[in-house]
Amino acid sequence: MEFNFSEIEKKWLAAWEQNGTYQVSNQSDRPKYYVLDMFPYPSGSGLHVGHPLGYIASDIFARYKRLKGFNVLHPMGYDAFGLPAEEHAIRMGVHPAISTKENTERYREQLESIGLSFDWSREIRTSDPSYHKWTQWIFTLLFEHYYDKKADKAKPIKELVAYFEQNGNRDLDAATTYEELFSAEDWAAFSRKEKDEVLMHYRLAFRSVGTVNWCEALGTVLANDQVKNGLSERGQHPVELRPMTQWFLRITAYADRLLEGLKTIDWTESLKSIQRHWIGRSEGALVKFDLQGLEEQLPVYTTRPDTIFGVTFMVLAPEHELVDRITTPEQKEEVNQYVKYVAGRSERERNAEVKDVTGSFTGGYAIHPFTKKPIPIYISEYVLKDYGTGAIMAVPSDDERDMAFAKKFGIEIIDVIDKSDYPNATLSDKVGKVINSDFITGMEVPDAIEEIIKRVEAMGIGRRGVNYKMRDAGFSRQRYWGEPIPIVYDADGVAFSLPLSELPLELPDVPEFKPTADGQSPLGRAVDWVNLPDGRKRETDTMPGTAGSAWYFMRYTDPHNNDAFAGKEAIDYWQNVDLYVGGSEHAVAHLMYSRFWTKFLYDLGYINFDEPFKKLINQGMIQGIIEIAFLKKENGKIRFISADMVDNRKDFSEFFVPIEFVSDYGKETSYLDEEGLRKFAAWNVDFAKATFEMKDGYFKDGQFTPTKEGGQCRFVTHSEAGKMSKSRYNTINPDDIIAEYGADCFRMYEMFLGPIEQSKPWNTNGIDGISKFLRRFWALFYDADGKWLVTEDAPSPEALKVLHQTIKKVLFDMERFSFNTCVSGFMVAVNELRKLNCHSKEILEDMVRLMAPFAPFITEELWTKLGHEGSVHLSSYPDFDEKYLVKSSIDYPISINGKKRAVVPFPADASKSDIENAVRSLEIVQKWVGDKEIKRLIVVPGRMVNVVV
RNA sequence: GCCCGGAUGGUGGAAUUGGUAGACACGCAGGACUUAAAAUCCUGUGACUUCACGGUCGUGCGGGUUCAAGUCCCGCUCCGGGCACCA
Repeated sequence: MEFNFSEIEKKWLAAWEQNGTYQVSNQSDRPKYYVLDMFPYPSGSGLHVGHPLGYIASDIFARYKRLKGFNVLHPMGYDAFGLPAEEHAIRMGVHPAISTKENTERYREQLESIGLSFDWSREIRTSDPSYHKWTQWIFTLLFEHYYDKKADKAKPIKELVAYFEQNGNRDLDAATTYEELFSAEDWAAFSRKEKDEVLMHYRLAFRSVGTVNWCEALGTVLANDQVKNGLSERGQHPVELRPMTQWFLRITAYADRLLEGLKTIDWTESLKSIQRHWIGRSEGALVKFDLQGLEEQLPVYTTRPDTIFGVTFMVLAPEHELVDRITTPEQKEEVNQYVKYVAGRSERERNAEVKDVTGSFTGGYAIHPFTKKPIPIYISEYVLKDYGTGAIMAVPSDDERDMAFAKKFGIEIIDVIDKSDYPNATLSDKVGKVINSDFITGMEVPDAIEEIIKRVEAMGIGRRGVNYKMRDAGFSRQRYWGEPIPIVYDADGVAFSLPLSELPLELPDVPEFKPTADGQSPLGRAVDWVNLPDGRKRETDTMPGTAGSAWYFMRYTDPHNNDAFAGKEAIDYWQNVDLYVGGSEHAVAHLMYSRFWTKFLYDLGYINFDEPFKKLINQGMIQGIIEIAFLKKENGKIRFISADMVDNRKDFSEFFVPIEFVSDYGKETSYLDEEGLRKFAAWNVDFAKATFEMKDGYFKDGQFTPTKEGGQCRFVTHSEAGKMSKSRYNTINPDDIIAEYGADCFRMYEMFLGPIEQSKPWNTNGIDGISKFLRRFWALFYDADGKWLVTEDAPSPEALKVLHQTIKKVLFDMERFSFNTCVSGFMVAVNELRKLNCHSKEILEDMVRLMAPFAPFITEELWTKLGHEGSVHLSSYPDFDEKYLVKSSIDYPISINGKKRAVVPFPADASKSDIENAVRSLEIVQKWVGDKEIKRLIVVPGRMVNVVV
């Protein structure tokens, strides 16, 4: 009987669904194991072959754990809110809910066809009101809590208000941006609006002014990566930075815990280091400088208080609120111009300018706290408003940027650190001996840092300070297709969160999905929805994509619960994710927010774990091959030139060729034949009249004309590895591969491509090998005429050895997520069993169970044929027995001076001295030793022998 | 510039963590079956050298440690990813 995969796959997909084979219960005696994939955004183009790589790996592991006796939660869902659906809506007028639904259904079909063992009864969509109800609920909790640094956890705002009523904000240690002190009486005297403003500085979800990339022409706010050189990527319109009141999440309150938590989780070192850098914790001091002629002081943050005697100027961020007051009338003009110049530059540009420092003198002076000398104050774009205090004490001798600035503006440079004892130290290393620095001269840098901090604390002008690069997270989007922020404002503009009873707050229907003229989100168009009957108004911003994905893994534990984000029992049972698989492009955004929300919900006692993902594997990207055709436009005519005739590609324009037209796709020699050229020319109207020049002739108007006798029509295309995407016309659809080779083959092939974390270009060069392997495996059970070959005979010792070796290898490889080597292990086993002519049921049954996680369809079919009632996927995983692995003799490689010269078998129990003596008398050894003498003879039992001459 | 990864046959990749480099697969070559082809099966396949037995070289480059290095150490080159006036 032939191995007919399409029939088998269809049959078992239906059976698994009907039997609920992969449904998992929240009640079990088995230990739990939670395997999760980063859920996809369901785009209109469906899955390509790159997506399933991680899904297949995690599915194999989930199936493996299930067979190993765990109760495995392995769900899937969709990150269904997002920009592409909204842009599609703006262009095509289709409601995002409709296109999203269509796309998710297509994804579901594709995912099922791969044979992934998801419990589809737990499927979620972040855009479903039943789901986003709880996203909104968590937002209201963030709004109703502040961060108590003493208790090191989130606490209710109510408690904060009670504290204010008693004590004002004296002796309060909370995460806040509020600077002033107030008493209980002050608090009582504050208006409702003033109280609201004060509390906003404490809430974990709060409103504040942030700058956004505003594009007037598009009438919308753009993300950083949609802006290039100050112009919108789409349409090339000018983009300006505009201050806008926005919602933020106070993630910085959790900075330390997010940093510390990294120590407890099993992620790749690179991922952890990305997060560490993102958090960017630094230790230093806050020092306040007096200002000449002003009451106020200027606070600066520095990691190098020891260099304070080297300060020769100060620099403020151009947006710093003190700039206006410091600037003298004479400098006003220049400063205003500079501020204006900086405002016109995007954050990217400001950061990209490294060589050429710019700035402007304000005319104002600060007073050095120790020397009492006046220090000129400048503004410059290299100081960022949002980092530290937005102002620095500049030490040109010990900081490259300060140095460049001082040189440009002719400012004095005082050497304060002598690094001659540390020849390898760089400028930024905190080592050296302090010089030219009054009372700290002669100290080592670390001691000097301590001494200055002690002094400024004693003088009451400073304190030790910790600073983070990480900023509070902008949480507002002026978009339609996201969770509405569940906030209403009363007539005074005081914000209130909606109670749970009023959630979910669903998206209103809007006449148009574009933003309003004044920059409000499209929700602003739903006038009746925004304006409540009692005069209150709704917030019109929506949440970003990271909101729904920050907690989705919890929802899978109890996806249909309408009374809680997840039932207490369910979430306590499943807890956090044991294995999380996804791309490293989510290193900061998604993974950081998820960790933050988890810690917050932990603080509130809703969950009993404070990290979402215990182990995380980054799957590599599967790249596509981009096929490029070179062309020239002359007098409005298009000439395509075959790539093998192109010397310098810079002389030509380039065009992506849809890969389905290309022969020998992915190879250097890839080309368009006559048929391909016809299709390509017909595909784009501009090309219908084009000429295609190649070595043997030319192609025009659907006709090939050879210029050489017997010339072949081969228009060579240039092949290049790159991202797989719709716009490059190079996506490869898993459906086609599955139709041709079957899902088992597709699964195994993706694994066989190499280690899971590695990126690699997609090609089907080796897929035949897997296909052959599966047919050979099948052939152990059925011969070509469909005769059942499996016997009840006792297996031979050789066959047992092959089986148990394979089990051992596969178990070992599974535990280290080395799926590619598992596949070669199976191949070796099948090759061996074939040679041994083994058809023993005992052996084959174990092989079926062993391979079940990789090839779920063929194994299920054979399992039934072997006479089993239940599913192989609910059976158990085989284990190996060392007794079958004992070798009677071991082949020892014999090396002479480290070079292998022979392989000699010795009994497995041969003693070291037995082997030594035997080796000495070996002919080959004699030959190599010759008339020299053996200096040393090393025998590593069970491994090898090395003779040193 | 800084911080992480990586580099092994024609190709994808293996190597039990210092112990037979190149498993497995693709590709290629030769052969069997066939009227022929496909499919299938068998054999060979790192390079150089040799009629052959064999020998020499060989894991990006240059050093080192060791009886023994793809694996450890030092110094580079190239490729991929992340961060980048962060005070």
